Amino acid sequence: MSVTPQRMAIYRALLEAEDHPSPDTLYRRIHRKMPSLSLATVYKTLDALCALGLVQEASVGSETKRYDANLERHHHLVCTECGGIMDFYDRALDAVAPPRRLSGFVAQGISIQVVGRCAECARTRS
Amino acid sequence: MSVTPQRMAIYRALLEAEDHPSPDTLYRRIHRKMPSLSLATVYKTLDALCALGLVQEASVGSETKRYDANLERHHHLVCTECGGIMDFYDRALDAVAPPRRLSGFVAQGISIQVVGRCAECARTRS
DNA sequence: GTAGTTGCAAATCTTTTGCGCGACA
DNA sequence: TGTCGCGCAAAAGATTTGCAACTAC
Repeated sequence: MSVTPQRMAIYRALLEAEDHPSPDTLYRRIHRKMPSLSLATVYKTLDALCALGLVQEASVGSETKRYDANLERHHHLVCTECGGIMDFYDRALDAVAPPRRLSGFVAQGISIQVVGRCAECARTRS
Repeated sequence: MSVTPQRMAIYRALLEAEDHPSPDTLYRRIHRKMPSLSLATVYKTLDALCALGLVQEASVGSETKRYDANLERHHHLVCTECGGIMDFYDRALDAVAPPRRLSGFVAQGISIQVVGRCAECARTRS
C-alpha cells in the first residue's frame, strides 16, 4: 500500500490522539489542516490501516447494536468471522475485578469478551 | 410502565433468543407472528427495557466506530456518561487469559473494558 | 498507458423523532 | 377527557459505493 499525504495525516492524527476518535472526529481534526480531505477517504483509509494491523477498532463488537436479556453474570464469545455473539460462563473470569487505582475513574463494572472464531466458522472457512 | 402485547412479545423474543439479536433481527422475527408491529416500537421498547434493567446491550461501546493506533497490550476505560474511552495499563488484567474449553470456539484474544464514569463526569454530574 | 488513490455525490443502513389515532382508565 | 403507547413516515446520522479526474510510475 502506498504512502500518501492523506494516509500519513490520518495515521499520524490517530497516533497523536488520546481519545480514540471516530472517523468523523478524525476527519474534522485533519480537515482544518488539509481542507481537501474527504470523509470517504478517512473511512477507506481506516479500513485499510485496520487490515494492515496498524490500527484497531477500539471496541470489540458488531456494527449494529445487539441486545441480551440474560442478566446472569456471564461473558461473551465474539466471532470475528460471522459477527455472532455467544454467552459463556467462567468462574475464573467472573472473579476478574477492575483495578483499584484508576486516577479518578469510578469503575462500575467490567466487561470481558473473548474474540475468535466460532465453531461453525472455524470449521467452514479456512 | 404498562405491559402491552408488543412489549411482551419483544421481551419474550429476547429471552428466547440465543444470539443477541439486533433490533432489526428482533423485529423481523416478531413481525411474522405480529404483522402490525413496527420497527420504531422495537427500538423504543428496547430502550425502555434497558432503562428498567431488564435487558442489556450486549457490547459495551459507543454508537459509532472508534479507532486506536495504540498496539501495546492495554485495556479501556469506558465512560457511560460522556462516551469517552481511555487507555490504561494493568499487569493483572494483562494476565487474564481465555478459558481453554470453549466447545469449538477458537479464541484469538480477549478484550477487557472497565465501565464506569470518568474523573470529569464523576465530578461534574451528580 | 496502467494501476492505484482521491473527492464528490448518491445510495444504503441504522436509529430517532414528530404526530395523529386509538385504547383504556 | 386525559394519558399512554402504537404505527407510519420523515428526519437525522453513519457508512459505503460508483465514478470521473488525477498522480506517479
